[in-house]
Amino acid sequence: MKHYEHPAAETFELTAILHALSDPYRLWIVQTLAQTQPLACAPLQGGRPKSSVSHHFSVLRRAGLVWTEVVGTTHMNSLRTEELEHLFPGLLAAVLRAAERAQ
Amino acid sequence: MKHYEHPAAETFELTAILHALSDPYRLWIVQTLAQTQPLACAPLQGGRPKSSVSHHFSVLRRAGLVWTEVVGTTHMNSLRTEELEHLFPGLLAAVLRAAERAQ
DNA sequence: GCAATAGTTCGAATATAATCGAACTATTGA
DNA sequence: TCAATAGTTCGATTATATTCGAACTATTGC
Repeated sequence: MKHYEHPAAETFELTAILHALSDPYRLWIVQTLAQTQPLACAPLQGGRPKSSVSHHFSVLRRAGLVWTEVVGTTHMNSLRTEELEHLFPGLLAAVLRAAERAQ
Repeated sequence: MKHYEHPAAETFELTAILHALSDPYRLWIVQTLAQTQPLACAPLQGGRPKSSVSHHFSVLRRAGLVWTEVVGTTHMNSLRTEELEHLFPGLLAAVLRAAERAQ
C-alpha cells in the first residue's frame, strides 16, 4: 500500500501555501475540492497529461493544502481545512471567496 | 515628473496577488507597509541591491498591492488597502494575520 | 495470472522568476 | 550649475517552475 508524505501542520510555510495557490490550475483544484470533497485526481485533470496533474497535486500536498489518501486504485484528495484554519485562521476562506469573486 | 503605471482595481488578478505575496521578501514589505505607511523604498532595502528592491516593488505594483507616489526625490509606497478590500474582502487581512503568526 | 485503471517518477525541454552590477533619470539643495 | 540622493532600466546569469511523453507501480476485478 502506497502512502503519501504529508507535512505536519506545524511546519506549514505561509509563502509555500501562497505560492501553491498562485497557479490558476491549482487554485481551481482547491476551489473544486472546497465544493466537493474528497475527489480523485482523474475528475480534476481537465485535459492535462497525468504527469502534469500529478506534479500540481504534489505541490499542493507539500504546501499542506491537500491530503491524499489511497483508496483502492484511486487517490482521494481533500483539503486540510481544519489544520489550515487552526494555523492561519480565515486565510483559506478569504482566498476561496476571492477566487469565487474573480469568477 | 515621473509617474508610475498602476493597474485599475477592476483588473487585479487574484493569482498575481497571491504570487506577489508568495515571496518572503515581498511579504515582509507588505507586512511592514501595513504597520507604517507610506514608506520609501530605501528603508525597506534590507541589504539588497537597489535593482533587486526595484524589481520586487514592481511586482507588488503590477499585482495591485502597492501604490507608489513620487514625492520629491523619494518614492513613497503604500498598500492599496481599500481597493483590495473592496475587491477581495478579508484577503489582505487574513494574509497579514497569517504572516504575523508565521512569526 | 493478466489486463485495465489510477496515478507516480524520471528526464529533458522550455518558460518564468530572481539576482546583481552598471549605466541611466529625476529631483533636491547648495 | 553641480554634486548628491533615490530609484529605474538594461542585460546577463542563475535558479526555480512548468510541461510533457515514456516507463513504472499498485490495486482491482475477471
